[in-house]
Formats: sequence, structure tokens, C-alpha cells
Amino acid sequence: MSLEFLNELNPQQRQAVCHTQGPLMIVAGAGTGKTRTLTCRIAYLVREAGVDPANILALTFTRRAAWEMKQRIAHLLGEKEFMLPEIGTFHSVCAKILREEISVLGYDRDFVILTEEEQIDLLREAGAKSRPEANACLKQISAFKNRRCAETGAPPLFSEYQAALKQRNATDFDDLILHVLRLFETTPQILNRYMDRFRHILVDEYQDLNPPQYMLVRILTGPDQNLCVVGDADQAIYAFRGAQVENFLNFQKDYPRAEILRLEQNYRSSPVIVKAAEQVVSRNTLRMEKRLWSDAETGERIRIMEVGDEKQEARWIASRIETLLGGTSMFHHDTDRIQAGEDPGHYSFSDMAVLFRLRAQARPLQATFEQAGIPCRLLSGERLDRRPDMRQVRSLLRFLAGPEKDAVLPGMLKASLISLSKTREQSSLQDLIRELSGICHLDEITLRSLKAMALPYLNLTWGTSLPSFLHDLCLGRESDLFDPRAQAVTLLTMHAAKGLEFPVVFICGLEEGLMPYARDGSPSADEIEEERRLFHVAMTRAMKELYLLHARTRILYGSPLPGEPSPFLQDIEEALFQADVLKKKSRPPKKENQQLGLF
DNA sequence: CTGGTGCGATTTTTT
DNA sequence: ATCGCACCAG
Repeated sequence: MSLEFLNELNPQQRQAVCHTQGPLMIVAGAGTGKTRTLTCRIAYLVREAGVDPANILALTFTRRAAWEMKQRIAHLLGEKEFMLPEIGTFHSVCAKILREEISVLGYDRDFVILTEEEQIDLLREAGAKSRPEANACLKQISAFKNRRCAETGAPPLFSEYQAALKQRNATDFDDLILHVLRLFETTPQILNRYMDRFRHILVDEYQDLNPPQYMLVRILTGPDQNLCVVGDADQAIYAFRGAQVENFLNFQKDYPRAEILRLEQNYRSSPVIVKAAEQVVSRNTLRMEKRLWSDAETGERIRIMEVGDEKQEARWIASRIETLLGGTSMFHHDTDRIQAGEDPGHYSFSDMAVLFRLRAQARPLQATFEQAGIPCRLLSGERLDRRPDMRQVRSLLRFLAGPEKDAVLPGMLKASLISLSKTREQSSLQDLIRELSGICHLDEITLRSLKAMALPYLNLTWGTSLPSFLHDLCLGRESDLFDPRAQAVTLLTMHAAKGLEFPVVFICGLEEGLMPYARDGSPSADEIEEERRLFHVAMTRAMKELYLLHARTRILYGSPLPGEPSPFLQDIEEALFQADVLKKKSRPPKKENQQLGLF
């Protein structure tokens, strides 16, 4: 029985880990080791406090976070010694519960989870005139569901939509949570069973809970109130999808016995970066008392660059990337010898990320990087579930998996599949996928993803594996497959960057109007605070070097924007940065290949 | 039914 | 600037 992991924790972390009874709120700033603390706490509960892992539930928002936590717990608890606690996203845990209990609500246990595309189709059948209308409708319905408390009347087509779902034995993502909530509210026996089972509940990113998720946690928390939540009000950036920071700020009101612990030592970034990020976010009013610090080496000053336009911005970043690769050649990525931090200034492509507010900003960056021969990947670029061929696969699999019910299939395919399912009942998922790729004309990316996703199920016969495979598919397990070790610069939105870290970070488009983003008119005070948090999140992704860029003018959605520097830049004290201006470079009219000369 | 054309909208995103 | 969609013509 080893608890040596305790030695690697700082006093605050250890305090959080060793607190095992009653409600606990851990206020964990960016990069303060919150996942480590959470996982150690679970290990401690099991190894030291004698809690049965079966009595522990850990809830996260993303599958990545759940996966990460599982890995670390498995490591801390030892492979075979203990079973794993229930660790999963809100949605996956709810889906699991519903697989057991949903008959109470009048659905079949083999209900399907609709993707966005399928929701749209459903709405159009339910009476939406056009696609945009269905889109708007869906947005309203989802917003309505995510703010469950404000009973401001259901949006148009709401009841039609819900009826159609039920009629097809289907749910959408929002309903996964809402159904479980309803189950618990209306059926005390079921609630008591789960309450009795999950005696210790841990919630990650508590500041991001929307009302249904918040209520779910509240209702499921038993009389012992062994509820541990972790979060950071300064990283609340999802108000637009119903998250309410107030849940976090009010924790002690909801659970008066709650203890509050703060993790304030940042292990990720240089003191310069931590300080600057703090200075920016401390202008907010809606936050929790907390100060982040780092005792790492002071580090480079932040560079603030003023450039002419988005093209110049991209080019400057590209050339900077080349410099950071270690000087003269940019072919280091072929060799694996270069480790981040081994030799200051020598980074690999995957050590660097470019962050922006709007997806629309990615294009010029991609174009320029391609010209410069810099490999890059756009994170959360294409969603696999939006591919038409993947969609087809999904309905085919559904058809094969269940009683044929409402399979919406082109007749021709239906015919070939019936024969397929007859002849293939003894064969493997692998074979099935091969067959499917023929029938659906899958493109290479889709096929590769499908194969990767099927990997865990390959040794089962498809009769047993298909339902679980399909279930995974519906919960969107597909987007896991991006390779985090890809030798490429990462391009991503500031939102998508949350939870990630990179030695070198470029944040671009830091102009008034873009950051904070003013869609139409000027943003409200609340919105500005949220944008400021977003900028804070972006800054704290950087470990060693941080570059902040703003352009004097920028073409966005086809028309030019004026470019005052973002007011957020004013909040950083001068000692922490070095500012440079890139003068307009007179370019001969020839556009092609012109840029190559720069490198 | 299919391909061309023109119009409008275009934060941020997970599951 | 770009993309997707609705609509229309063949």
C-alpha cells in the first residue's frame, strides 16, 4: 500500500487530497495541477480511506479529460488490484444510466442518440420550412433545455420535436442529462439506488455546469455530501452554451459545510506569463479571490507585435516559427532528437500553437504556413459526424444493430444490407467495416477513423460488439483519434485551447472588435468579462514563450476591419513585454511566390 | 432529377 | 471571401 504520490504534492494539493469527508471546493487556477490533485484524491479515497471504487463517480465535460483521469487512476491504483471507479463525461455517464433505466420513461433501452444532422432532419419532418429555420429552431430548443430553470415557454416546434424523438425511440445529447434528471426527480427508488452507489462524487470544471448538470449533481449528492468540485471562475468561457459561473461562486451557499481550498502555484508557465495573465483577468469583477504565482525561471518577456494585416501576421509567425526551430534549417522535424527545453530556443513543430478568436482566422494562417512548408493541423476542424458518408454508416449500423424499426435507408441499400446481415452474422466487425466501405463509398479518412474506433471491439463477434461500437459512435468517440504527437504546429481557437498547453504560443487578432469580439454593436459588460477570461485562458496555455499579435487592418468575412489594439493589452504592465511594430512592407504587385523570398 | 446560379449569413463548442 | 442552401432550368 504505497501513498508515495503524496510526497509529490504541494501542501495545498495534499490538503485537498486528504480531505475525504463532506463537501469540498477546490479553486484551481490554470496550470496548478488540478487533474493530478483530483486523481490523487481518488487514489487516496480508495487506498487510505477504504472507499470502494464502485462508490466513486467522477464527472468531466470532455472525453479527453475523462480518458486522462482514467489513465492516471489506473496507474495510481495499480493495474489489477482495484477496479476502476466510474469516470466519464456527464453525457456518457447519463447514457449508461439510461441504458439501464430508461424504460421507466417509456423508451426502449436500445434508444439511439441523434447527431446534429439527424436532429435537423427530424425538425424538418416536424414542420420546419427550411434548413436555416430548422437550424435556428434547434438552437432555441437546445438553449431552452440547457436553461431548464427559466420556464420562459417552449420555443416553436418543441413539443413536435420531442414527440418525434420519442416516437423513434431517440434522444438528443441534451436529453441524456434531462432524462436522468427527470428519472431521479420522479422515481425515488432509482434515485436512492444511485445515491447509495455514488457516495463520493467528484466534478471537474465545475464553473462550466449548466443548470441541468448542476441540478443533477445536487440531486445525486447524498446526505453525507461527499461532493468535491474543482474549477476556476477565471476560466469560465462557456456561458454561451448555458454554463453559469454562479454555480461555482455559490458553492458554499449550496453546501454550507463546504471547505474551500485554493491551488495557486502554477507549474506550467513562466512567472512573466503568469503575472501578465493575472493582470488581465484581475480586471474582472465576477471572480473568486485567488492569486496565481509561479516560481519557475523568470522567462522571456512577452512579445507584442503590431503588424499591417492578417497576411503579414501569418508571415511573421511563420518566420518566427522557423527561428524557433533552431535557426537555419527547418527540417528538424524529420529527426526526433530535438526535445523542448533541452536547448532553449530549439523547439519542434508540435511545441507551438497559434490561437485565434474566430475559426475564420485560420485560413490565411494555413495558406501561409503551407507556402512556407510548415506542417500544421487545424484542431477541431472537421467533425467526423458531419461527414455524409459517416452518417450513412451510422444509419446502416443502426439498422443492423436493432430491430429494423425506423431505419431511414435508401431502399437499395436496405436490400444489400439485409443480405449482408444474414451472411455476416458470424463474422467480425472488421469484415463488416470492409463491407460497409464498399457499399457507402467511404473516403479514406472516414474509413481510417472507423477502423481506429473499432479497434477495442475487434476480438468480439459483431453481434456483441456492434451495439457498444454504435453507442461509442453516437457519443462521438471519433474525435479522439487526432494524434497529439503529430509533428505539426497546432492551429486552434482560444476556446478549443482550454486544457491544453504548449511551450510556445502565438495569439493573433488582438484588435478591438475581435478581442473582445463585438459581433453586432458593442458587447455588454458581462460579455466583456467573458472575453477577458477567454484571453486569460489563451495566455495561460503558454509555458515558455508568448507572442501577442495585432494588425492595423484585417479582412474579415470579406470586409476590412479597423485595428485598434485590444484594450486587454493595456492591462499588461510594461515591464512584462517588449513591443515591436512591423512597418508596412512594400510588396511588388506580383503575388505568387513573393512570400517565399522572406524565408 | 441534376447541375448551375444567386443569395444570405458567418463567435466561441461538447457530447 | 466563402460556403451552403434554395430555387430554377434543362
